[in-house]
Amino acid sequence: MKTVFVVDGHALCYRAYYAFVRAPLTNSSGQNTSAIFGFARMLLKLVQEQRPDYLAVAFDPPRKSFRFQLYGPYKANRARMPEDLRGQVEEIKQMVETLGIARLEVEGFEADDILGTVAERYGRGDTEVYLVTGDKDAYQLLSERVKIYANRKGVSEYELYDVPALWEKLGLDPAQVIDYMAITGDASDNVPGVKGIGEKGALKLITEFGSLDGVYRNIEKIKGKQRDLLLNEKEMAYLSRTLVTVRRDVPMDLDLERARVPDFRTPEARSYFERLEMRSIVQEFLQGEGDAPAPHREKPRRDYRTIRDHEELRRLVAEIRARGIVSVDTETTSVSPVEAAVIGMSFSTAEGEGWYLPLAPGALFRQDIPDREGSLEIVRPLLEDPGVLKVGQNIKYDLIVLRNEGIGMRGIHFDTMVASYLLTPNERRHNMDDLAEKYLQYRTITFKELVGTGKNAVAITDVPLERLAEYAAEDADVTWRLYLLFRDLLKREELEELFAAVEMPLVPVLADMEAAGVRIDTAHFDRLRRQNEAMLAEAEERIYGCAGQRFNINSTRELAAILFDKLGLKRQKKTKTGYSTDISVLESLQGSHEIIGHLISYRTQSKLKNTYIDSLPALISKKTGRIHTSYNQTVAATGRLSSSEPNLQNIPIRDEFGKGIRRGFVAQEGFFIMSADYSQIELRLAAHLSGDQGMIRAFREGIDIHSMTASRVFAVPLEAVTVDMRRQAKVINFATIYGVSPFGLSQQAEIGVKEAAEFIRIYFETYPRFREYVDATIAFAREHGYVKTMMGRKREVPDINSDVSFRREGAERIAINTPIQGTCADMIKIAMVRLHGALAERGMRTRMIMQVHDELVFEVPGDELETAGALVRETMETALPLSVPVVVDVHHGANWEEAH
DNA sequence: CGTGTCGCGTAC
DNA sequence: GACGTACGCGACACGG
Repeated sequence: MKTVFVVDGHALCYRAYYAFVRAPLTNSSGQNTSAIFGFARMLLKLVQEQRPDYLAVAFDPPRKSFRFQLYGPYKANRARMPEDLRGQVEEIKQMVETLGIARLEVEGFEADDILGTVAERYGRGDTEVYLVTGDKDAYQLLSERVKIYANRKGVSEYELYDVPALWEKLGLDPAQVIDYMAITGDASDNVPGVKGIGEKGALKLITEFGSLDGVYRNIEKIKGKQRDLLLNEKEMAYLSRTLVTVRRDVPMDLDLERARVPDFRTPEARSYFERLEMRSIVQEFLQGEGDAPAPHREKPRRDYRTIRDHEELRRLVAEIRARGIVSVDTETTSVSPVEAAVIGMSFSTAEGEGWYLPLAPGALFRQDIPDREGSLEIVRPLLEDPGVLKVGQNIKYDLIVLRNEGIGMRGIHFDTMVASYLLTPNERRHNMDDLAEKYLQYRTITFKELVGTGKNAVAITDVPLERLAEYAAEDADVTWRLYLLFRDLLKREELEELFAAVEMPLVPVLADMEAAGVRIDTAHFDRLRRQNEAMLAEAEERIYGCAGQRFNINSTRELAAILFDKLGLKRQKKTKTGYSTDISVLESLQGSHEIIGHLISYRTQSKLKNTYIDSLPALISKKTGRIHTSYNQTVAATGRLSSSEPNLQNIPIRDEFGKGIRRGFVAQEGFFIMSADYSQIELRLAAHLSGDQGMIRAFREGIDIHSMTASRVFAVPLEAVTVDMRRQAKVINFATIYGVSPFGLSQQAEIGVKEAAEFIRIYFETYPRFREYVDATIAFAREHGYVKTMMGRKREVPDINSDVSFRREGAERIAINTPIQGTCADMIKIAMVRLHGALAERGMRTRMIMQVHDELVFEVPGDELETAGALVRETMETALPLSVPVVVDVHHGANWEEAH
């Protein structure tokens, strides 16, 4: 499929201009360059991400279009183009020329009509046309081969719109959009439509009668006012219809080949943008030359083979050894690696090549396969050789699975899933099928396609060998091809070191932690459950008593009905679907009715029961008697790990009930739980990253930072800071690193918005360099579109230049928080890798078993407590050198709670 | 009966 | 909407 992108240049100019209207960009002589910069960035990003084969930019003509002759007031509501945008439009046209992009402009017709004509001429057969416009007129042009690419979310985010999306949104066919708009009119172009009938009315009419003609044919069936309006405005409706109809017959010569997308990375383009003082454009889009991958790769040749005997396997092993690097994938019986049994392995060392080694008993396939044990012994030395580098997709999984088979894979070199995560941490999907589609324009055989769906699904062990081999070899092949691509992309993005020195070495560490698991005390949980169930039952009965009826307390809707309708308590916050009953609402109602206290108790206890007391013991592995979480390395956009099944990173700690749960996390006989956590690490990082002298001095001199803040905010000497002042200051300190807003702080600190704003003002006055740092970070994000951590971890902040304020402000908070939270993640990851190595090197029996963002938990034999404690402290404190002291608190005990 | 979304609540 | 990052529960709506 070939793709043609046509951009509505006029609209894009406006959008780019207004994206920066609050803080316009200027060149050194003070001229506004917002539109030029924004336009260039949007266009080049579009090309980079979408890799169109053909691209053209359409502009409105200098003189008025034919529509003005039809209807005098057409676009009469439009303000004149701002003076400082007018000049930029000329420059933008020049830019389009300089970049060698086809520019379309036809006397008498608008850019929209040009889009329509291109769609009409080329949107068929094996060519897809993408209309880049935010104008809803364009919906009428949609077809199977014509789609809309709307840059509606900020300046660099696009949204795809097609026929099904239109159908879903309005329930209309593209052609009906014209009739629909004939009635509603188009406020932005001053097209009147039928005054008095709005979107809902128009939608109903068109849906019922199919078209504007249909409406007038059936005018007798329409009642009352609507009918009068339609009859009175009939002429206007048909005129509007003509005005909103996008023309598809604009007379113009367009040789498609003239619109072929060139490689922009030319010296001319670079010097052009240098002249415009737009270095970041050069940096981001115009570096290097000529090595651009073809927009659409040819289907690679495929040579997938199944290994039939040990002789063949030995030849393959020798070949892989000679290459020194191979992609590996395992086929197994379960998604859970601890449960999984290996039924086959695949390998690839070149694009389009793949080998499948069947390992499941032949009987299952009704086909002969080489002897399993023999095969494993042939591949074992290869897999265990650290000199033969292994490439995989989610290779932690294969590592654990192979360990179950008694094979300790080494030379873990490249995980394509982790690479994808570093390249696009905001993306939530890094699975191979999506990566192949996105980066290789290639659709893989999916697992579902392999085994079937619903009741037709078969076990993987019942898939015919040939099909399984094809599937498995393809996975190894695709992994290899992604590896080649990501290797270069990581280099280009300067993410190599983070990848090679931190993220990849972390993979086996996480595998070991997951395999080690953690012991929980079932008798303790049984005791907790008895207490918990008693309290729950008590609270439940009292709630029913207070309410005068039984109801589902867990249903927020039913609960809201009882509280606000039946008992007449005061409504507070609204949610999307009704009135909120969350904890802040309940707390403010405390005292106004007896039911509230029981509800809070019920909520607390039922949360503990469902999420911890009942679930954790159920997750104990039969095999090991311990709990094995999964640490996910590719989920949290800041670089943090996440934990699931169970999530061991949100075990309660704050109140006494919570602590009870932590007491259930215990060590095996003869061992202790040892916990090491970074003290106030995010605030220390804020001090280091900003270089604020006040903050730095506080940490260097060992002054409590919350008291320090309190002393300044409340204008009292350090000695006079009360417990309450410190508590408030602590909230302010934390709010700051999340990117504070007066409203947010007022909620959190339970103070007025004005007071919160005043606190923030004083806070920034107290720590002036921190303020500068915040401003500089946001400015960096605006210019480059991303922020980064100390280790160079990057995260895009697409909404940073959004003209929608709440999006932009959200992006600013992300820009502030990510470098701090992400550097903390860098730091603890480095410590984990080094510690894992150091413990192994010393032959110690201490095992790392949990990570909770700024805390590491170990299981330590009694005789290693001292050495392990010292080693852990030293390694964690020196992971990343900061300009402030890094302090790690280390404690141990019989359980996790005692170890704090 | 499975799937997706919402409100809520736990952690750092 | 509403200070950052996660995971997971029960309720509920939806669609077969």
